[in-house]
Amino acid sequence: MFSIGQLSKQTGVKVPTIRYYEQVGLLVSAGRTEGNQRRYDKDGLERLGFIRHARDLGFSIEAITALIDLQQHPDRSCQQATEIAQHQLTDVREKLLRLKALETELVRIADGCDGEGNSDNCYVLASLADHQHCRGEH
Amino acid sequence: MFSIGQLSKQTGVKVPTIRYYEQVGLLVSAGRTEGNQRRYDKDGLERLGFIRHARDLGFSIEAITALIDLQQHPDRSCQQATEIAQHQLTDVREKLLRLKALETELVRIADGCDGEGNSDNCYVLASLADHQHCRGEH
DNA sequence: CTTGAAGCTCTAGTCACTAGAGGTTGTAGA
DNA sequence: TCTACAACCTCTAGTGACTAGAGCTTCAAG
Repeated sequence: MFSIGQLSKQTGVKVPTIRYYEQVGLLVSAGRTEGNQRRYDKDGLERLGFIRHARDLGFSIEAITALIDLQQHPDRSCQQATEIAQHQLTDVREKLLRLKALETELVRIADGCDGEGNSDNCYVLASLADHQHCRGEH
Repeated sequence: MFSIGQLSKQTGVKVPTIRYYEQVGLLVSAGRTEGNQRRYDKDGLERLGFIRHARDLGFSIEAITALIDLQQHPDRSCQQATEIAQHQLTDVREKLLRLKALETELVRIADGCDGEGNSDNCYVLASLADHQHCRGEH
């Protein structure tokens, strides 16, 4: 049996975050000692590991809730889990595209200036003021 | 002179967002009609355009406040503006790296499953449960 | 002069935590 | 067995950048 602090150390999830996960229903309410402190078993450890991993991969709390739900109903099709993962992948790819465009634009802006003028003729400020300067869309 | 709605249409920034920008000090308080409605001139339009563009590039409100501050003090060095932009670029590049790693991992997870099993032997769920499956770090 | 779209302020909600106050419990050492 | 104190508890509020809604007022066209 682990205390919340031990669970925290083993998973790398902060103590208040674990309590938060319980509050929003991601983690099932833990058992308590007589003095009302949470105690976890191996099962709780694994569940939190799952959540941690999924959060690291950018899944929303909502998506993780759905995944855990699927886990607990082995009769349901695995297809739904795959769909959630595919959706997350699409999401990540969209963000990647957007960030790549931002990078291009920022390189143009940030490297276009030698930093030696004053802000009256600053290339950075001028670029931000005038969208026309941009090559791409955003 | 524009109303807040006209300003919104011209810049693509939503009306409540314009009010929010004023509230947090990003936009100087607009002049008002006798009936207390905001009125903007060309200057306000340009300032909002600047903010919009910078937000689109992912600059924080704080960073934009600093940039506007620099704009209003033409005696100050342009170097600070360049530094802010460089910082933003570094930030974007970090996010890009992270997202690329996520993409790789998600491709492995989401495409590794044919979606035809049940959640008992689902590759997606197994991968999320066990960090060992991962090739990279995250 | 009427009507209704657009404006106003203020409060609260979003997501996923994080911080802090103020009190209680568990456990190691004396 | 006692004591000290780290770790725990609950509750509220704050973060960033908005967004939504209630309830009211003003503007401008017909």
